[in-house]
Amino acid sequence: MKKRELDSCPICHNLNIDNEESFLDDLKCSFRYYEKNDLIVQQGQLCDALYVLTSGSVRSEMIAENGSSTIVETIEAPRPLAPAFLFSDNNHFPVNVTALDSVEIIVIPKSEIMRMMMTNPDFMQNYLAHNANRTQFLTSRLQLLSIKTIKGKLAHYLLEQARNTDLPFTLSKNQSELAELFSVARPSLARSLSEMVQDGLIHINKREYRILNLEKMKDLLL
Amino acid sequence: MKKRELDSCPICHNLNIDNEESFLDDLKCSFRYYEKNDLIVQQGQLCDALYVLTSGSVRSEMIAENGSSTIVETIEAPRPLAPAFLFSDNNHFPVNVTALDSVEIIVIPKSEIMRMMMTNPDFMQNYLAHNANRTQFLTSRLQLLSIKTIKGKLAHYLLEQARNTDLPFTLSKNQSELAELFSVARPSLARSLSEMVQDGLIHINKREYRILNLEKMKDLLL
DNA sequence: ACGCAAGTGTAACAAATGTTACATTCTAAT
DNA sequence: ATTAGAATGTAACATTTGTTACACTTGCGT
Repeated sequence: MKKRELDSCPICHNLNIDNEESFLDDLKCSFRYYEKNDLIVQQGQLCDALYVLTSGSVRSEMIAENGSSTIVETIEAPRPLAPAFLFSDNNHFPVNVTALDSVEIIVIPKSEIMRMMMTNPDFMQNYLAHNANRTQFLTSRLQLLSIKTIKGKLAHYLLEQARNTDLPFTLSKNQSELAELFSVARPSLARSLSEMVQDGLIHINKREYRILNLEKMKDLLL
Repeated sequence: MKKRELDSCPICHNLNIDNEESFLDDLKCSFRYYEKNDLIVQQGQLCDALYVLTSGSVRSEMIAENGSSTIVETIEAPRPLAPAFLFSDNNHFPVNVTALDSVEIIVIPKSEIMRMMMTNPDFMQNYLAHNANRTQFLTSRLQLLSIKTIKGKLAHYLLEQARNTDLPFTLSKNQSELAELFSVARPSLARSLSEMVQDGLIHINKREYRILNLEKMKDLLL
């Protein structure tokens, strides 16, 4: 096992050097390679090993009963795939994963992951931290989606970006991407934005935003 | 440290007896007691120890900037509080936690948790499994909330309850509770239900439901 | 039996959002 | 500088959902 293959992975970086050499050397794992559109993981498949995406990118999607698919997210290397489900009571993949381009994946058996955690505190901490960060991500997504109005979601998002100040800031997303993040239609989002501008809540110039009325923005969170 | 105090906790049960005796004996931890309405954890507070709720129940809520609060959930003993955030990069509590009645909480330092995991594979597995189950719960909530129409949410929920069969089944929730779960208004939910009955999709008698047309129900998930 | 509270069904109207379509502006490649 | 394509602004209309109000049923305790 080569060090460089894993050291950029969020759960394998920053390991203590001494330990790293030893446990990477005798790590039992296998490599798998896929081409674009190959099916990597099928929904319902048993999850008894950790899949680490080391090269390429994949698409992870839920498949509804009727065959319609809803894209969940695009994952880029390096990142582990569904590291939480490896230890869940219902340890089956909840999603289909397909290759978006040429993909390399390292498959590490659950027993090896257990051993690595028992022998290397840094690795254990990384693994736990990664799952914890994932939980925080899901929690904040849930919080955002549970806001019902578009203006409310915008207020939540913009206040977060502005860090509760009235200083100008630049968004990395365009309207379409914002609409997708909020699960709303693009024209509806544009309408809400222009109303908020008309009402003097915010100022927009291209992708540079500025909150003009912090009070009223916070009122939208109700 | 008494065995019984923790053995009903989801992350401490089913431990190997030999190990359990030893590591519970010299576990460094402290006990805290609260009365109804006491503030147990404040949002933003550093999270450097695991809080295990061993007796009583608590309310965990997000506090918005403007002071309006949105209830997140009620937690009943025995359960750890936010075990994921202990290891996250931003290890601050995202919620306020207040006592709903008389509460006993065991506080275990992060270092102790680390030690327990390193020395006891069962404990580590429990901890990981608990976090993984939590992730699955959040994922399914997210999936449900990302369905936009009320009928779609109902179809998703009822198909899940019916396990994709046309057999009758009984719900444990009334309309108001369902509406809250879906984050919609109660009369709107009732309207959707009665339309689905009129359209011959389902049959309702009190809390007993039955899916009459599986095909059309699945079409609603689009 | 009675009364009360919770749960449910439903209607009229208001508000929010989606849909579609098109004009305008911006951006980047040539 | 020109131009194609992306991004944005906006309007008209359809659809969905929320709001409010009230009647009706159900279950339960007195």
